[in-house]
Amino acid sequence: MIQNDQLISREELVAGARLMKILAHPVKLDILQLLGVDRSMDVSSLCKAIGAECEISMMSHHLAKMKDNGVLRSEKIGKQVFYSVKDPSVLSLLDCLKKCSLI
Amino acid sequence: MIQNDQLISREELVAGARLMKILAHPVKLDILQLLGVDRSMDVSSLCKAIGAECEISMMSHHLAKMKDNGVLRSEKIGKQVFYSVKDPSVLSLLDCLKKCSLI
DNA sequence: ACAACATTTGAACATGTATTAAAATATTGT
DNA sequence: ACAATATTTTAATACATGTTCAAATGTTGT
Repeated sequence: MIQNDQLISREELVAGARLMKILAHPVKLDILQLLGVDRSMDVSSLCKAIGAECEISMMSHHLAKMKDNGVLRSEKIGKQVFYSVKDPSVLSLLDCLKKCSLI
Repeated sequence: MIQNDQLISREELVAGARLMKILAHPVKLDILQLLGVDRSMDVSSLCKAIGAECEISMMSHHLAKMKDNGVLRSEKIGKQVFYSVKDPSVLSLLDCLKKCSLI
């Protein structure tokens, strides 16, 4: 429970809302949990892991957005690009969501 | 850290993304933390607490959306409508955000 | 019934986001 | 240099969202 003396500042709320907006997509959340397990995956593998509804171009868009916003990092090895979670603290949002009775 | 054997299902990811989308707004996050502290506030008080950039009509829109999606509940007392957090488990998302190094 | 207040609703507009497809880039092996 | 593979980029479109304003609703006290 949030205490009165430790309110989140306006700037933090703005940044937090921005982060939530970026991650508020089923595929992006799935990317996070897959990378949380496997630590590092290339684009095609991620696409396959996520399933039928995943076009490789869309996956690339998702990954780019997450990378541009500091959530992921990437490393090119040969023809493949491997993505991993740059900041593992965002993974706790997944746990949080899971425990949340609204989902 | 998320374990391999307790992955969040597709439906849960969709529901979680939907919830995040609903809450991914600085004012909505602020509403949550204000109600987390005060437990119940009327629309005008919330508006004042949030500050200058808050129009009462916008506040009403935000509150309606949060209520329609099961995050808040409301109770009319006289001319005023008091809102409170229906499901306190969403408050943990705020803690999570705060601890997240990206914000 | 009327005036004052609190909140909601609806419409309009602008802005932002998701999705798709095609073309472009980069890398490897031949 | 060329073909095959992996990924990114760009542009187009559709769709959703945030914001604002004016009007409507509901409540209380006179």
